[in-house]
Amino acid sequence: MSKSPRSYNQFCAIAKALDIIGERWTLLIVRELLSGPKRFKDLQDSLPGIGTNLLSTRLKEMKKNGLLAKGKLPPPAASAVYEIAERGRELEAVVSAIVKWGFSLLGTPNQDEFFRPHWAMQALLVTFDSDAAKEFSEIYEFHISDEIFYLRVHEGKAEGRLGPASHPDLVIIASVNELLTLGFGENQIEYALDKGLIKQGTVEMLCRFIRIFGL
Amino acid sequence: MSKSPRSYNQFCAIAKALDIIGERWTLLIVRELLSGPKRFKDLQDSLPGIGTNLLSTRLKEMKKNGLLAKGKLPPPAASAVYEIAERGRELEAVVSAIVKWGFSLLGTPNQDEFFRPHWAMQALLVTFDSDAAKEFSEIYEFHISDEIFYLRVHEGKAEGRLGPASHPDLVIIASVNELLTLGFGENQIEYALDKGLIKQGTVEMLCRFIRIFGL
DNA sequence: CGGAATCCTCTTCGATACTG
DNA sequence: CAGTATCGAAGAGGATTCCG
Repeated sequence: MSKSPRSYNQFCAIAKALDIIGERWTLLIVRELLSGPKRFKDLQDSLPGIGTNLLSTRLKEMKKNGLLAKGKLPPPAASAVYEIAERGRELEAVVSAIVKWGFSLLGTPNQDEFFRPHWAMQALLVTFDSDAAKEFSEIYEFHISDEIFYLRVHEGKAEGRLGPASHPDLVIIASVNELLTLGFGENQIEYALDKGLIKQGTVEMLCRFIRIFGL
Repeated sequence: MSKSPRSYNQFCAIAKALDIIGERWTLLIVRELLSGPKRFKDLQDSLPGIGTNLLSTRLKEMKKNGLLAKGKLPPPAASAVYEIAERGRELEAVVSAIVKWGFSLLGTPNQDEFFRPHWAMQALLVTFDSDAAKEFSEIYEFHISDEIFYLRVHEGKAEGRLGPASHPDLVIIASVNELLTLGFGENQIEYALDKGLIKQGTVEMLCRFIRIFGL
């Protein structure tokens, strides 16, 4: 049968939690699934170095622990996917706290570091400034390399989704490097205009976006 | 030289954070240090199964990463201790989120599970109900087996410390099993009176304590 | 093609013994 | 008490193969 995973064996909430989410790769898989269902291959591509056997093992453990479920995508491309489950989504607060703590460690991107555009989406959701967004209701869509996602701000709350929005107010098309410059560089507005990154929407919207998401 | 620790090598806040706090035992060491400075031996006793070499290694890594510092206890018992540092204390939010998530996994204590009374203190700080405590200012002290700690409620906030309080309002003396019954059992008040656990203070205070900390 | 199983190498873990 | 040294066991990582 399945070999029993290692446990701290402590009657303590943190230890019990870490028995489940503390193993290598597990929280990164949660991170991936929080932004939507993914196929095995998608996960592998976002988790360089994991190896098929280990990913397979982790997915099984996580399913057993109620963090995710196997599902099917709607008819067009009816492939098997892994999607976050109830108990997995409840980890959003944990992931968010970790992102906040880890943000200062980011520094500047190193050439040998992997990066996927949708990770920026999750970071933005964490740096989101609710007060600055109170009076706005807008949808910001991004096309970064081959990934598309959007952020919707409404009633002081923000949510992010992979894929295109129905009626985006602002559409930014950029490369990964341009995105990073936009996020960490100086004179972001000038840079965006200079490179022609705004494909739809106004400069005001971009200014607002930058302010709302604390860049 | 020191071999470089394993890294996910991703330009992503979660991955960067997990490079530092994701290794086995690290967050449990943080948990221990969040309740006060500890000696090597103290840590070992609260982390059964860690092995001296691994604990030593972890402490070095954590010091290098700014999570803790080596200090000396004040004159009486001037022994070397490890204490939480700035960046380590900032992990309080992370630990708190994990505790909240892991709470439902606790179930009932199993005989083969380890338990240390001061873990209860941290759990109580997380289940603390600020609204229920708004109008009270009290100090609750606990003597559980050989451990003493207290919780101070003031202006809708709660803080916990190891050791005795200066002027506790309520003092509970109990065994580990009695503490767990108090935490997870029924008819807690009757039980406390029956066993004579209240060494100082009133029944009203115990009721309040139970309500404030959501038991 | 997605994904599970196998095999091999390397690193990390855990337990005990040992030293300052 | 505070670590270091050592060694067998378990886990991780990479490549390859097998199966639907």
